[in-house]
Amino acid sequence: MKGGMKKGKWSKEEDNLIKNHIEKYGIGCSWQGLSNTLGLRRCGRSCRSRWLNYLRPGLKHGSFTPAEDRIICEMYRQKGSCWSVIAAELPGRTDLAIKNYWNSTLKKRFPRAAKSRRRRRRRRTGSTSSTSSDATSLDLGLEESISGTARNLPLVVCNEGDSATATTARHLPLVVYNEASATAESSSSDAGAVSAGSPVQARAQPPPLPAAAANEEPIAAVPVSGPVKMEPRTPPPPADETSEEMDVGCCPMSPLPLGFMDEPDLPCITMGLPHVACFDDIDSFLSYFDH
DNA sequence: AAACTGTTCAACCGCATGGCC
DNA sequence: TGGCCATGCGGTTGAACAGTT
Repeated sequence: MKGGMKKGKWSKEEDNLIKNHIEKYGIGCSWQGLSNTLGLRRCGRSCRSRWLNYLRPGLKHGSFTPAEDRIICEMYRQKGSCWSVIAAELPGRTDLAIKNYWNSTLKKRFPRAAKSRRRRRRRRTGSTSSTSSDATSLDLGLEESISGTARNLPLVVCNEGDSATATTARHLPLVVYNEASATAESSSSDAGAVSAGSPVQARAQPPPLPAAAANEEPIAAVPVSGPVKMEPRTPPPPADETSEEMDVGCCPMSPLPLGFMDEPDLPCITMGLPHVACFDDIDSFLSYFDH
């Protein structure tokens, strides 16, 4: 224990002390000051971490949904391991939770993405030339490859009942329906453009669902207009260690990469979303909407 | 039932940054 | 301008738990 500071797991009593104090008085001058005030004998950053990642109201502690998987993968592809940026797109999720989820689960599904991204990983070395510029330049390429159609399509995540949670993720054409609510709501990346609970925008109809899917995870779908390419699904190319692209295939009828559709524990998704045309990477998936 | 292995997640650590003096 | 301090962020670690043999 350094300098008499306590370390290790937090007790319920400590949690309650912090929670009650912040709810009543706020954080105050500093986290260290808060720790001293409460007599916690914890370092300030430890208190901050505990509050931000566990005690803060509005946090979601449950497992990640396929829609969230999709957002994380796409954001990781765009931004790399900027977990705080990714977390900003997933209300209720912390950067820590997302980072853990990626490292423990998603990274294994997309080893190529993890490898290529790791090579890009910016390291804050003090050199301005290395700060996020590498990722940004790559991101610009992606930005420009996405025309307005796909870029501005909304992302909606509808939870059970009518307490739909509308969240946003720029560039992500995604609508998630939930049979229980029997509604689809829309939002855009522009703050406040459409608030949760606003009248439904009939942008798309949910695909027909098998009865068994009704009580399962939210179903995902993407509205598609215009001609639909009817192509047999081609297997992804062999893993290329030098590729900068994520090893994710996509289908325009689903916001989920094909890797997810192959997931054996997501039968409702694979059953509800037929493969109409398939793509081996997200770029071609997104550019599909340009035509 | 016990030992072993794999997975998950919370906490910690180091580094960078920004504000203040 | 430079030093100090608090905070933010991403990487790593290790304990707890779950699954397997």
